[in-house]
Amino acid sequence: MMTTDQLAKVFKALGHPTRIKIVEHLIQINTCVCGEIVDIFPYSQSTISQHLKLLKESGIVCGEIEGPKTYFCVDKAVLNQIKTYVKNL
Amino acid sequence: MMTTDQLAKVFKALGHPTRIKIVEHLIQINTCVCGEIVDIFPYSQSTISQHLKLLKESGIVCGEIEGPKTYFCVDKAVLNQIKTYVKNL
DNA sequence: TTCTATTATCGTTCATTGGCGATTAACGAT
DNA sequence: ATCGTTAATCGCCAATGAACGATAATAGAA
Repeated sequence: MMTTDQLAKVFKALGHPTRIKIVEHLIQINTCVCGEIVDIFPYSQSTISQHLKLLKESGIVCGEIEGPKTYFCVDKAVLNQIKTYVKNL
Repeated sequence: MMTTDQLAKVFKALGHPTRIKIVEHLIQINTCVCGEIVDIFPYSQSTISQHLKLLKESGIVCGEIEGPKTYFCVDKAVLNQIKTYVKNL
């Protein structure tokens, strides 16, 4: 079970259109690097990096550093916990 | 279908522990007035009223004014849309 | 009409967010 | 050892959020 604080953090992270779209994109393509997301959205690299940091801190997204790149993906376990919580509301 | 902006608004509204608990409470007891929520939480009346306003503006909660009181309840239609969206993520 | 109960709003304060450009850090390739 | 590439971080600014006390608004009761 997630605590209310953890839940709130994830919802807060999803509380921005760009971050929702990032998460949707990550789910679709499974994994991708920051630069690819920068290419898709009309925001600067620093802004996207900031959004990704927030998503990571909430737990819904995880990133693996490989060389100069970082591969981001959605944490399925956390996503499933969110799904379960929302379903039972 | 909800737009990404609408979704983000609801998630943002749920992005605070107190507001999550308010929504959970509203779901449990179906409907209640502001004062009852003020009694439950360790925050002032104005703060709770502000949280309720935000929840209302997001669409997840609706309030019906009856005399001096306002009866708040969760908008089932919106809740179901959120459930559907999250399920399909 | 005046009092009381209830909720909404105003104004304030401090902290956080969202965006940017510039810089730094890390690593692979040359 | 230097040069690109990639991502993270810093500093800045304007805007928003969260909390409060105080005040206003509304409607029912006396």
